[in-house]
Amino acid sequence: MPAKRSPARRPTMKDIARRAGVSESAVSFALNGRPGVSDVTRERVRRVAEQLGWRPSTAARALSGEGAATVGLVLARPADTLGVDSFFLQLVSGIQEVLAERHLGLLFQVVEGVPDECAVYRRWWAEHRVDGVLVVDPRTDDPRPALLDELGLPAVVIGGAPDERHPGLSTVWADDAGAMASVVDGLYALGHRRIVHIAGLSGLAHTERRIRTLRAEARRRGLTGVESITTDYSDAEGAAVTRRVLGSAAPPTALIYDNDVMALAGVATATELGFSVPADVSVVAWEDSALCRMVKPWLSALSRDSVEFGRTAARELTALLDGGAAGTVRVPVPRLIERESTGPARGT
Amino acid sequence: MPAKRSPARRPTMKDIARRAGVSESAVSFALNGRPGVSDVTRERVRRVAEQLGWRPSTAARALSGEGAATVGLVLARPADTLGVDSFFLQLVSGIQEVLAERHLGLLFQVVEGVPDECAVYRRWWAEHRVDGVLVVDPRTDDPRPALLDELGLPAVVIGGAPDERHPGLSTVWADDAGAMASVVDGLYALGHRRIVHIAGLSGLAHTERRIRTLRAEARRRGLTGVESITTDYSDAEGAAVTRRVLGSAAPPTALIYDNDVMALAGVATATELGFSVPADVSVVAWEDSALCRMVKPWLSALSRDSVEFGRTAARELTALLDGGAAGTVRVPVPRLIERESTGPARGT
DNA sequence: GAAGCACTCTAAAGCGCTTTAGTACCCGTG
DNA sequence: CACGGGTACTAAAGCGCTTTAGAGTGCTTC
Repeated sequence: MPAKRSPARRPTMKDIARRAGVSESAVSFALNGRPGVSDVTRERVRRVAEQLGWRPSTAARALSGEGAATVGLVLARPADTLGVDSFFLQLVSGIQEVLAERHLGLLFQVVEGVPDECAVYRRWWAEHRVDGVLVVDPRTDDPRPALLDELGLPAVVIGGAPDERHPGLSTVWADDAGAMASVVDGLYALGHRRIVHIAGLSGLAHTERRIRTLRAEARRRGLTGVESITTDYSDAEGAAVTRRVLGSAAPPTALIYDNDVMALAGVATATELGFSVPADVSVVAWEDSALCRMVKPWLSALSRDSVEFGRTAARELTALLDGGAAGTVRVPVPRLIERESTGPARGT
Repeated sequence: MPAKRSPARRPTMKDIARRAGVSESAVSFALNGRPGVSDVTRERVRRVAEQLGWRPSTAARALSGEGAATVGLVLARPADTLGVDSFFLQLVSGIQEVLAERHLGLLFQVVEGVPDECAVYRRWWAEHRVDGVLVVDPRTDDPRPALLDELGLPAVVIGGAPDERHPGLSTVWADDAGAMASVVDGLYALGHRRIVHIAGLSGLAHTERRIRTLRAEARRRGLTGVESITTDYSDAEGAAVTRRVLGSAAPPTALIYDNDVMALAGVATATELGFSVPADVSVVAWEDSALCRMVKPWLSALSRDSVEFGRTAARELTALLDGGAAGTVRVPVPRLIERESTGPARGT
């Protein structure tokens, strides 16, 4: 028979009440800063609680209507595309910073796709597990805002454009359109006329925003050799698309990759095909990371502060949980860090 | 005044009881597969529950002693070293797979260091938040096992060698020593005699295991130009150490990096210094990832299945939660994938 | 033909907290 | 001196579930 552990017992409010010689309700009032107890009693109770190492049971709190002191985050990505992206862990660590201050837990789940994600929200809601959620990777025709509205689950959408159809949701986003415009500006100024955008997952809101903006910028300037090609963000597809476009009759002179991993793969592929970066083709990565300074040539990249992005999102959510109104926050436009992978177009 | 949402009400067991015309206790028995109700009643109750979309409130469950249906994972790493590592997200996604099957939640927290981590465990325990935890990055002189033992919190240590002082904890680990020995074997056979190991964080159990093994292997073969240098896993330190050792009087002919990011930085640095890989210096990365195939030369790397590692750990934890005995599981030894960054030592 | 039993079900307590309603007391007022 | 009104506190209900102790059937059994 396995030796039974003797788990230390958790102190409860009843213990405090007994030690302090007051009723449980008095303890509750005292510890929650509510009126109804004198200052000296409050102090005494607080001391006893501290001394006993008491912490409120979230279960009991949640049950008596106080909420679960937890927010949820679900990542809908296939397991194998997860590892490479530095963005998420940074985002999460920013989120954590803010949540930790308020002793809010982060319930985390990774699933295969959006339908699964919706199921998770429903389950979390029914199980009383979370007080609110952070939604990432918003999409065009996204079912999630409507669902969260229906459930009455406070939520902030990270990376989506504000959506007036769901006024209950907050939004935190970066102006991809502005960033894309500035990148095109820069490349145009360097003489680039044929530009290919190796985009991320089709259907993601920010992917579509970038694609739309690129198209608009091209039209405005009368450029015809400009296109966007969507991928799954993997190095494999990044390489494959690069190979294809560089092998065409009139290859582009500039490539914009929607993440750092694809950009890296793209440079490797270009080099392999005999293209020199940036002499023959310029490369811009949309997402800066250590990776960009780990290969030669160093990659020019759009840099944003993902940790701060996470902090902002978490702050919005806590505001919502405190009963604040939903709002929209725009974080600074990603800034283009020019390194070695961009240069004047050949022949200018 | 902000429009109040009309949150859908969650169905409770009372609702089911009413609809099914039985008592709440009968519902509880029926839904939990306990004896005490007839099969036809059980079926009826189940149907009503399903129809109502009922899910047990974890708060209520936890309160009545059933546990929180949640396990915890805390990552003690400074925020900025987090993003680069592909290992964790893969581990987490493996963990999730197993937990999701059983509707267990994963409470996730990132903190600055081990003391904070201990505080989090205490808090989680006092708040009744988790039923068990997964501990990563075990260290030499690690305070965590003792703490978890004291709290009676089921735990599985990921990556540590089994520790007989805390029989309550399970362990899942890979045989770093064996892997290191095989790498040295391979390099030795290729003629390498001066080998530098750019190790990870000093104090981590697996770092120390690798270092010890390397030293033993060197001694066994009478090699003197062999050493380990610990780093913080960052590309910056990887590059710095590489620069230093390659600049020495008798530079090593083989470098073993404890992660993929440093290996990449190392190759870049070596190339910059005029060393050709693998002609002048061979490079092995301890951790395979897409990165290793994204630079030329492709990196030879020790590969393990991190997702499966996570699954195994999660399975051990659920076994523990089910009342099983603590155990030790050894996952397969990482395998060396030989690509282009390793070759015969110059002059052999 | 009453005792015993197995079976299905109900009542009620309890988990740790919050909150409402209520009690006891003290103070100043007219 | 009775009254109103505040302050400091307690009692008790309730959140949604589990679980123990019974209660009420219909069957066997000697």
